[in-house]
Amino acid sequence: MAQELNVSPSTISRALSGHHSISEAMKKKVRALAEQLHYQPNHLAAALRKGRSNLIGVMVPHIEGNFFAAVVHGIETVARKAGFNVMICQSNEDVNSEKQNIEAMMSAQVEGILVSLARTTRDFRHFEKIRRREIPLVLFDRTLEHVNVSSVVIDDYLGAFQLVQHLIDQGARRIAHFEGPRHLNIYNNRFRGYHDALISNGLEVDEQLIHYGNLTYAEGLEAMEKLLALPNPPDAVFSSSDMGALGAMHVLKARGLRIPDDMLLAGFSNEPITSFTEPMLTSVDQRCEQMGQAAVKLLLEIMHEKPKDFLPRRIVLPPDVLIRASSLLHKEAATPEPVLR
Amino acid sequence: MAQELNVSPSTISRALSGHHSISEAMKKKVRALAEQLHYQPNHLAAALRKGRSNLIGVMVPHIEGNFFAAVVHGIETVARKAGFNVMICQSNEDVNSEKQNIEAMMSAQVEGILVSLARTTRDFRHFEKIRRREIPLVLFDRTLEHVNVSSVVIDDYLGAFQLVQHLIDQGARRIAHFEGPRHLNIYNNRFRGYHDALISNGLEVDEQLIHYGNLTYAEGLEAMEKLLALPNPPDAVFSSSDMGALGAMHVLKARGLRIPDDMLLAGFSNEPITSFTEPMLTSVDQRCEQMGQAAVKLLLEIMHEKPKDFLPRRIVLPPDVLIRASSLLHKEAATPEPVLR
DNA sequence: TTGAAAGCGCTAACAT
DNA sequence: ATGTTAGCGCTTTCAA
Repeated sequence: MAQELNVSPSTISRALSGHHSISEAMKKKVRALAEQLHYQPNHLAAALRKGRSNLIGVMVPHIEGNFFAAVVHGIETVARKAGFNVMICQSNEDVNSEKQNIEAMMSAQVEGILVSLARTTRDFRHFEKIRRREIPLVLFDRTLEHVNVSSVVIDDYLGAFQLVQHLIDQGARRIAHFEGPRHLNIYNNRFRGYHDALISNGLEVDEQLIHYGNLTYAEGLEAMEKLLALPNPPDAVFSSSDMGALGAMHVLKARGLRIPDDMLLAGFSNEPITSFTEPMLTSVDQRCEQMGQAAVKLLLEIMHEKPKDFLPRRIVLPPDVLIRASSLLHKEAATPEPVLR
Repeated sequence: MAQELNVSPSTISRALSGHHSISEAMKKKVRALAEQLHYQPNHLAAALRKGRSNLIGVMVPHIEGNFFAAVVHGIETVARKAGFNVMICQSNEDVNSEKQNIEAMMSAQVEGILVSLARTTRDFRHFEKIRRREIPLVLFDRTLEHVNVSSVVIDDYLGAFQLVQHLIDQGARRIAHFEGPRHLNIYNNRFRGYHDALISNGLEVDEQLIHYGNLTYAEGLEAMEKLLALPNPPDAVFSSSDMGALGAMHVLKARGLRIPDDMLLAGFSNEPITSFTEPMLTSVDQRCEQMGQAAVKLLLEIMHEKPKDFLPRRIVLPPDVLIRASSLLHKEAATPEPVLR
């Protein structure tokens, strides 16, 4: 280090970190020398000494696709502003990678963890370690029901309910649904919103119209084919994912059916693509970036608390139902489109 | 630690890391105890001692949008498989954040750095520090010309050339171009490909047909309006971004012009959206994920070399020109579409 | 096969 | 306002 050129070991440390009881003259000299010698602080050593890594761990199922990328964008931005580095992991929708990644984050001494669960995650045992070590944890978007942990989600139930209500208002009476794995809150809530909207309008819930799957484009194709083959096909489709809805759209167009005239269509997530299809696809915006920001903020809050005082918190963001041409027979109700960047 | 319950400080360390000169019996006992006490290795301390952080730093302009998210996906996957954690930074297209992020990565003691440059980056001075400390560095996609550094890119020149050649083969004679900032290799090369393809076909390069900008959707709208207002408008548009092309597409449709009959249209990047527009948009695939993987592999290679032996390497991936309906008057030449996931 | 001891680079309590 | 000293948790010579 640099005490050779002047005189002092810890004065250097203090000078660099702007400690108050160091003369301005000294500070200046030290900074100048640091510059000159290309001194590079070793964050690891400081972290070890202080017991603070300044690291936040983030685990998402995957980072491709609009949603998680946007959330991570929000997370990274807020975290860095608060002086934290971000370590990214992907579970690849696999519980085992999830376990390994948790290990990796813990041994990297992260000070807090943000997670959106893998599709194959059905229980919470591998998160117990985190709780035991009292590392703050916030789940976002994909959580498990009945698990006592802080989380940030949008109101999927409400989004689905409002969307299906809209379809009914447009005259739909037999509404099909593409659903995802129900052990995940988001798909369960979207299904419940669909279900309850039907019931509260006195409509029948027909199991034949509900297709379970992974909500991919390919499965959307397949499901739509099957629906059209029914003796009494639906007059609307509400998919829990946009990709599923796009698959359905493709089949409908290929069959020469008109959207929305012959079939109303709606997805969920407001993927950018939905603004570019013809007709544009009705969907529900998930406020991705806001969700990421809210998740970090909540995490930081929890990190500043005494572990003893800790009580899990739940932030529910309002969904934003975007009515577009694919579900609009009566044009007046359309959501105004924002200008695209 | 656990030496109290048995007998030894460093034996523990050896046992846990599977050192060969430790009896199996001992190893078993230690592992059992570690499990029981919920022992959590402190990676930071190990990193400090060993002088190896097992961290790779990645800086992208932003993580939203398909391209960088997919590259990061590729990076994360390969890096983790090789036992490295990944620290993510975003420059937000800003040189100053770029500088700060470099500081952050260096003090986090990353063992290697992957960067795709911000749009505002015009020189390489802030990267000198990295070189001085002999930290392996690989640029991907966005690099600067004439800078002696390892990089992974696609052959933007070839992609653009082939694409424009295709437009000419389809009968285009006045081809407009939306270009990005030319100090960045990618936009410069796409422009050059465009330029040279025209020249080598004996066509004139008309400055009126070249629109400089940030290649956004909004600028695509604007540029297309201007082009249509020319006394002698173009018969094709090649945009260096897909979003720009989509803006153009919107204007053309709004004017009742047919694509490709009245105007051929092509973009660059193969954003997922391009498969969902009508007509589908001709574009150039950038092999995002492959690029990420190649970048990490190259970085790992460099990390395993002696700094003295180091010679910058350059990996150029072949572009993949995807001919779609937006530029196809004669249908036979279409690129076969893969099945969407 | 195991133990003893030193030290990675930094910071903070304590002393001056 | 600055110096002294100890130690964060781990690994690794060196010695036994």
